[in-house]
Amino acid sequence: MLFSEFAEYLEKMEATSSRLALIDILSDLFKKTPTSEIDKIVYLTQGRIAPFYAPIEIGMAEKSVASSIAIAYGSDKEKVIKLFNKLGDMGKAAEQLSARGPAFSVPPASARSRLTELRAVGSPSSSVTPRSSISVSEVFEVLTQIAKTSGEGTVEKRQALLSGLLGKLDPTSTKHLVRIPLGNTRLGIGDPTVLDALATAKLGDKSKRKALEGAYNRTSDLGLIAKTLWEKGLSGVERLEVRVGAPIRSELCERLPNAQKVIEKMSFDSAQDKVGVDVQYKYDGFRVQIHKDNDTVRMFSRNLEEMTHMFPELIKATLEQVKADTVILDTEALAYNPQSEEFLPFQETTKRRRKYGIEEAAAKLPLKAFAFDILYKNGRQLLDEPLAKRMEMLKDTIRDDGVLIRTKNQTVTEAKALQLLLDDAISKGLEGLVVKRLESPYEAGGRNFNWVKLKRHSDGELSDTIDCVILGYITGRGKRAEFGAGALLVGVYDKDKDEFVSISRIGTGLTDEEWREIHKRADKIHVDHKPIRVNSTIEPSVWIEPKIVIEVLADEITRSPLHTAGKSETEPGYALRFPRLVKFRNDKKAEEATEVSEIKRLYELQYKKK
DNA sequence: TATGGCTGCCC
DNA sequence: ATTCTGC
DNA sequence: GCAGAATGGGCAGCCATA
Repeated sequence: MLFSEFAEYLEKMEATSSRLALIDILSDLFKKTPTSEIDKIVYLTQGRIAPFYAPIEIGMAEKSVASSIAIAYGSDKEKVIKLFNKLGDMGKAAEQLSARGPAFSVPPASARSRLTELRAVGSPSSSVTPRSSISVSEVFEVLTQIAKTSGEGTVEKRQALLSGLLGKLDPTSTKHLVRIPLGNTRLGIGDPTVLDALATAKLGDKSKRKALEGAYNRTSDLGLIAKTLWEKGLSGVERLEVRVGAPIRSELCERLPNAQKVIEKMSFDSAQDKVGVDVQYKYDGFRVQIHKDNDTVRMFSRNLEEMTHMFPELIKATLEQVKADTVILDTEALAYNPQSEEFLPFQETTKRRRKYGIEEAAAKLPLKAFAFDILYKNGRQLLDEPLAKRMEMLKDTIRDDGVLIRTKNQTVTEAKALQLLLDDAISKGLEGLVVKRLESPYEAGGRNFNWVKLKRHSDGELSDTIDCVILGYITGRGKRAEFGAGALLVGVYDKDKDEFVSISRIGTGLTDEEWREIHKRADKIHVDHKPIRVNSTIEPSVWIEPKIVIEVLADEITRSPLHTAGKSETEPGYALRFPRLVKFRNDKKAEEATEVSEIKRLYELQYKKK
């Protein structure tokens, strides 16, 4: 298929918001797609060239794509970025420049030298390729080349490869091509829609989506599902099984604000009889899916990236403590202090996610891994077993005497008891609780009310909100482009220095209407340069006078290498983890915002056990 | 050799 | 991660 | 309620450049 034809389908989808209509368009595209290209088309519609878990990354984002566009159309990077900021979409920027740019016929020399290389890779014909006659497979091949490039000269080579492609495509195609390296197709299409469309294209309607979805959850590779469906039909897809050593999509949690809501929502079975729910502590580390195949152990992150080499102690613990030949465990790993036995904050744990210096890091930041589910044991997949059964099997599978620890769980029926457990978790300095339906299977890839997290700050009843002053705004992308603002730079008040210091950007918590309003209000007090009383190393798109106060909720205060709140020559600043706006404080003056001293106090307080 | 820009991926 | 919105 | 698209802080790694 020609890339330009592919782009026409994407163009139609971009203009469509109804999911049913999107499924129709996408399935029409799939119907036209031959077996040789179906997996590629599936990856490309998702702004990828490989499944999530493959260690293949295009390695180009905003800045280098902007450079490529500049090279292709004889502009410069700054101009492209400026246009991008105005339009909120790099694809649209490319489309505009390509439509009026001078450069289709004569790409700059730097790009031209690469074009011959591309042709050698992409197509056997050596004749001049007319504009827009490039196939999807050729584009895919070049993107793969870009991903494979490494070592000295990488940046230039990648930009040359991409600009080479851009120079050979029509404006609509460039718009959609450019969005692929950015991993953001903005089409309103996610995994579920692709599954519906695959089912519709090949099996007549979407009634068989569940079967495809199950196979996707077991294999985590949407391209593989499509290719198998095209080659071997539905029965081939159904034969795709869980493999030890290949990651399974993680089940995720929904959220509810308090214990009462959790009980109301979860403690009834399918016959509406009152039943207990399973409750576990929620640890603030990262998800590790552990696969043991006899002597071989592999590990994967929540997003299925390979993490095996990062945690030698988990490999050792798995081999020592797991009483089964083959097994897949779902765990949460976090660093702790062996002297005090206390768990360390996420900022410390995350230093274990590394490629080099593994042994040193392991010595400094030893891990514990809490196993909370078992998905496979001795040749049998357990996804369809109810949680209660899996928890029992987990008990029989792990020797609980080392780095690997079975997560303690208990059954609760009343909101009061659940609240007590939440208080208990908080007093231990943990993140909160995870509540699960005992009869639920492991719904890989699903985020639904079978698993619910109950966090410390969910209900906002704790007065951990902070009053911040808006220092400026950052222009938005996608639909936020039209609102004028997509994020806010906010700060707190440093009374000693009488200045406002940055503590976070805020990108959520406002309705569309509020974004429009705040943009209007901000523009009325915009200034050309950073105000004298503002101290920030982060530059927003537009500075404003520090006057508007907002109430901000966050889960945690962290030490920040970037923000200036509390920062000195020797000390890092403070920042907010998971910041969101809760309301406007039009009753407050800027100087009445939270003070840095108060931020410091809250920071110290949060690690003290209550 | 040190630093900083950029990117990808954790939460 | 959190939050909002169209369907 | 699902699905998707906006957006957050901050870490390590790669590459370019001073």
